[in-house]
Amino acid sequence: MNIRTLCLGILYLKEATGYEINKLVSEGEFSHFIEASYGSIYPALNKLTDEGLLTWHEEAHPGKPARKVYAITDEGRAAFAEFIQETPKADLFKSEFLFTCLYADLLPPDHLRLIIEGQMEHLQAGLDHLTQAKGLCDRRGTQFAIGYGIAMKEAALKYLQENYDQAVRTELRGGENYDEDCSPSNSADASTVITAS
Amino acid sequence: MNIRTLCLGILYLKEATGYEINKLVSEGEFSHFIEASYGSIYPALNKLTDEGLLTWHEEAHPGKPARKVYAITDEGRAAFAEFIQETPKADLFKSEFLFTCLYADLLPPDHLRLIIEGQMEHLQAGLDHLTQAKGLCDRRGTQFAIGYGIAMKEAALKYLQENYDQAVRTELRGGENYDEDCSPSNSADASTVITAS
DNA sequence: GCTCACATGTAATAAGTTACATGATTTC
DNA sequence: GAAATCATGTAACTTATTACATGTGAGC
Repeated sequence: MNIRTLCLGILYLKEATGYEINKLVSEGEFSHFIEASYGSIYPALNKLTDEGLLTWHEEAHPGKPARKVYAITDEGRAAFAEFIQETPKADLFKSEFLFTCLYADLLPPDHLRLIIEGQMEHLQAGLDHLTQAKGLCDRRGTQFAIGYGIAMKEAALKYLQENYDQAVRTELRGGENYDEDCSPSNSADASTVITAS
Repeated sequence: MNIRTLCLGILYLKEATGYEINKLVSEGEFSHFIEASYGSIYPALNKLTDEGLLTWHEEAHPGKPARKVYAITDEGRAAFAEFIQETPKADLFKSEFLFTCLYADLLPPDHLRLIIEGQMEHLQAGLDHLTQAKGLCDRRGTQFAIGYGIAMKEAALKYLQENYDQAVRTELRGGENYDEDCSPSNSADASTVITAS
């Protein structure tokens, strides 16, 4: 999915400026499964306007920069409705954190600890953020998507909490005592049921 | 993280051909948190070789194409060890599935059902795959990373299972009372709160 | 006879990121 | 006085994807 479609979709929900769209996708309720930056948003908005899928009007607030508030047109709605019928592409997940964990045995123990703790903090911050967003939002689709994100992050955090000790000790690392039982998440661990939300 | 570092990391673990690296990242044990394709892997391998971080030797199997088996050099190991000390960048997650779910109210009910079922199948396939890979692998770092992936996918699948009915009925969609012009921008529609889980 | 798996590689293209340029107001 | 927030936009650059080019052997 390209940034054009993304902008169209957001503007399907509400009017917004490029600046606001950037906020939504980089910090807001969409940030956990979407990526975009100014350099792609502004050109996309211009292009969509040229194609007649968007319109905008200027809002002047004295003493502040003029805002170009974009709104979707009927053509825009039609184009988006068509796109959304397509089968969604597979999810994409990239994690430098996990990649780094593969090589935990090359890391000074303290460094590994810091990395894992950093990841846990990221996850917790994301969770707080999503939980808050969920309380504020009223659309069911959005709540569903946020709930999904919360479930995933909770599971990841829980995994790290449960495996923190093993990971930070020599367990994860090669360790002098390369001893048996390395299963970090023992297969059928009493997989404590996660109640999402 | 770029493809060069990725190749270096994989070759840190074992020798491989470009073809094999592609398999590892697109189907193998790394596939759940890494992305790469031929078009980036082969050039990366060549460049790394030019820089002295890799070597290769040809393996000829009669009747089959010659294989260029790459191995990491000492310089390569050093370069990689240095990279791995850096603080990993934040995880990236992109989901067209979740994006589509935001607009569930634009979708024919059957289509929404298919999409959710498709996602569940993807998750289940990924889980089977990871579970199998975990059984085969012996490195703790790898097991840790796989365990993390399993935890996330399990949570996502569970979330969908628990919310499937609500989602596929009119619950997720606007509902019968919301059917006409579906003005998405009206702020305060009667928002029935979905209790995720 | 066809398609799939093995195997390497290139080139055109698409796409988006980073950094820059500009500028006012508010908060520390 | 400095930094952050609001606000829009461009251009150079990096990066990777897609499609193509080539060829064999095995299985259906």
